[in-house]
Amino acid sequence: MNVRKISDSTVRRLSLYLNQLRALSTRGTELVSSRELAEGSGTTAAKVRKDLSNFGSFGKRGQGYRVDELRESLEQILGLQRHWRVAVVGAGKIGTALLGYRDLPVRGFEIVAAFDTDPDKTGRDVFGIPVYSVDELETRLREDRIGIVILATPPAAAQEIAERAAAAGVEGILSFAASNLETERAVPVRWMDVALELEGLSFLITSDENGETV
Amino acid sequence: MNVRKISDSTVRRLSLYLNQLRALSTRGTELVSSRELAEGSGTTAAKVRKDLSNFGSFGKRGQGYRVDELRESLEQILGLQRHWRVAVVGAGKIGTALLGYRDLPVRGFEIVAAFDTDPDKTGRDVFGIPVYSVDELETRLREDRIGIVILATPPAAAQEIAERAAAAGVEGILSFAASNLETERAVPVRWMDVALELEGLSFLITSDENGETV
DNA sequence: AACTGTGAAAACTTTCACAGCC
DNA sequence: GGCTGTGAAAGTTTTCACAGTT
Repeated sequence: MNVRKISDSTVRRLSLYLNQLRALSTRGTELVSSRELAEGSGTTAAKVRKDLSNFGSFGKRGQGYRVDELRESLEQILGLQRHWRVAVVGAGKIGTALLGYRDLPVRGFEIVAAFDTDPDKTGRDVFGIPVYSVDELETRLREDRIGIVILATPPAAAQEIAERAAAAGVEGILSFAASNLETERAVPVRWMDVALELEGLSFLITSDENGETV
Repeated sequence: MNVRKISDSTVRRLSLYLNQLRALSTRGTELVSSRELAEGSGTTAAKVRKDLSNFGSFGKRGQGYRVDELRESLEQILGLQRHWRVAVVGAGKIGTALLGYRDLPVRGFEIVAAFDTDPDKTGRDVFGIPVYSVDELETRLREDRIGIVILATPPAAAQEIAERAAAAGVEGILSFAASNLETERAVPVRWMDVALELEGLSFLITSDENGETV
């Protein structure tokens, strides 16, 4: 395999291919070509082949890729043979929405704990997931062997929780708080920000109007 | 100015700079350097300067950038002098969380309508926002002069709603449904997918473990 | 002295095009 | 004939480094 540096955009596309392969697998399709994978994920056949060639050669010339084989390889590559245990910090609107989100377990991410500071929210289950006090963060993260923490706290609290989660051995952080995060121990962080995506659309729309080459 | 093709990653960073400038502005800071902007948004000073140079020259050599001036320029560039009217389709968990999300109006995106198919959900307000039947989609989008639609429907419904919204003149779409979307009229689309971001983290964590150069 | 704006170089990503295999 | 895997070419983004300005 001999993997060196894989770009973020490649990884993102691998996820898209995987999604499609899972759908094809359910439908019982056995073979798929790079062109078909490309069409279904808004990219090009050459990119599909180059993306995959980073990790080995999975297809048969003249035929395409065996759906189930490639699905398994991609799950392997993305680290999804492992069953991920996830915690959500912040049981506000977004946090709670995530707790009830059916897509996550289907895709291999089980939310097993939530945390909040508000005593009205803690000590009970939401969608079957226990909500603990943030005081118990380190203990529970360790006991529940949490791999990834999703931050859905107010921005002001995000930095502190990120540090504590990283120190407690969490392996990755997904943050809904816009602010930059620093952790003592290096932990991969990704951000999701609805307003930022809307700003991106606003830019595209605005520059389209002004007749730019987009 | 003579803008040609601005990359997605540049636009994304412009948003990050803007966030920071707004915070600095509130604190009354008058000047900021490319290095400071870079630190606060996890990038490099050279990138900040190159990003901005796509649109003109906003700084003073030897000093840096005037916070309020640059903030206004970026708002202008991103198309945020305009007040965006947004609708959410799908009043499930994510849709509802968005309706109550305080950050959006602060950043210039006002949610003015929501839609759902479930008669139990329609006809009332959620967080002060009226929830209409999807039957009224086209009418309301036009009457309420909606610029951007956020899709928070089940994946199966996303394609149809996207087509109808595009046909009704909506200018941009932000989709929480993982599926690829096709619209008759070309409309910019962006995707947000929690599971995809988690998969990206899973990849980083897994390849770190195997001692790859990341 | 501090810091921008920008050409030029380096690094990276995408596209092309085709040999090789089914 | 159809399709992969891949080197080489084209295109894009990032980094470097420095002249120019306050």
